[in-house]
Amino acid sequence: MARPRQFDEEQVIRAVRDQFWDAGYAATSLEDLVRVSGLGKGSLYGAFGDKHRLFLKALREYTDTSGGYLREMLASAPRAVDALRAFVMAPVNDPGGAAARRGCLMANSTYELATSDPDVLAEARRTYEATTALVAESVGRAQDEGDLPRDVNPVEMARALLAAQQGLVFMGRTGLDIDTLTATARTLAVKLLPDA
Amino acid sequence: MARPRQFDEEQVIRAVRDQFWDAGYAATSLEDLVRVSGLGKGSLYGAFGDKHRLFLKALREYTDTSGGYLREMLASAPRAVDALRAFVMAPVNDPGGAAARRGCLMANSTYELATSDPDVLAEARRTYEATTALVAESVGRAQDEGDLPRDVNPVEMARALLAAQQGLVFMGRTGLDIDTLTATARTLAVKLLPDA
DNA sequence: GCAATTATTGACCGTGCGGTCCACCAAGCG
DNA sequence: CGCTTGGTGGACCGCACGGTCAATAATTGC
Repeated sequence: MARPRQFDEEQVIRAVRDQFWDAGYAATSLEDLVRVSGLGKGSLYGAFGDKHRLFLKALREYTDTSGGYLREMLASAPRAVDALRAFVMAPVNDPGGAAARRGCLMANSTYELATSDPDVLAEARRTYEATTALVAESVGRAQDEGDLPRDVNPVEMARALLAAQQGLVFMGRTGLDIDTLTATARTLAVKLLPDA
Repeated sequence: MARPRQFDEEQVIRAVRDQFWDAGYAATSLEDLVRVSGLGKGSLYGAFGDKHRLFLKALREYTDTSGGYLREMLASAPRAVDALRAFVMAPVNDPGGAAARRGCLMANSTYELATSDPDVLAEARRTYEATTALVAESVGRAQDEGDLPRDVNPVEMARALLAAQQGLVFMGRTGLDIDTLTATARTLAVKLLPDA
């Protein structure tokens, strides 16, 4: 055998992901990636391929962990409607308001690259569809539990909730302060997910 | 006096704006700008300053005309609540689905640049505040006309409607087809702006 | 029609980028 | 121990980018 890797692959991917998250794709140079990863250019290329492939790996890491959080969030509340409220409010409940500051990596990437990069567009669609399906399931449960009217089909409602959530993320990126953002989130939650 | 300009400044700004709109800031090269404007590099610099200043001018042009459309839209409907419905549905009613395809230039710019460019962030806040104020005025009118409940203050409601609209724009950028997007827009409009 | 002034053009420049390559080095095996 | 294998790091490359500049053209005032 030969010399083994001297770094933790997942740790590197997470560092790279944070860099792309903070600065975006184009604004992140290879030098930045070398700095945050602690690796040399050659090692980075040998292990992960070029900048684009590395980005896709980081993006996938993000969507995987976000998807995990989402499942957790939807499963944890005793009543499905409360889980949906938490889903809408997620951008402002994130500790430290991190989501409000740097937004959602998937959304950032969609805005920056989806029109020109088919891989990113595909990942965006994949993530969007998976999220819609998960949320729709909870909407159905909330309807079964009698907490949500049956006048809208679950998938439609899920898309509306997702749009509302992403709209909040956008408002956060305009620098809106967290209290105002929270109030807006509540307004949306109240209107879209009424008490009965 | 000396030699006069041989081009229409506004026409150039609009061409430049469309280029930034289609491709984003970083992905637009000076060569692209020279091509779409029909001017030489020197003329572009002499007339508008560097790429960043040119971008800010194009962005301002966009927000000015969008603001004009918004005023028109809000003023044209006989009942304020219908104007608000049109506001939420605007991203899908845009002829040709242009808004759904390339989104909103201000939103695109916010996502790409707001974290690193104070000028863009300032413009985003300015636009967001102006839009909120205009929409809030219509919300107040709709309440006066008895079409909207008085349980939420107009500014809060305006922010919620703006978030919903921008959420729709985001969904459009993930490549969601226009029919599905329209259905989602309707769901949001129905829930946020009920008939009575 | 000449002088003064400003727009126009495109060749040119320095820089920083993404990407490559190779000399060096650590680990396992006989 | 030395040989083989593959990881490592940084010097290096070509290129495309944003930006500059000097020669030239067009217009007006006198």
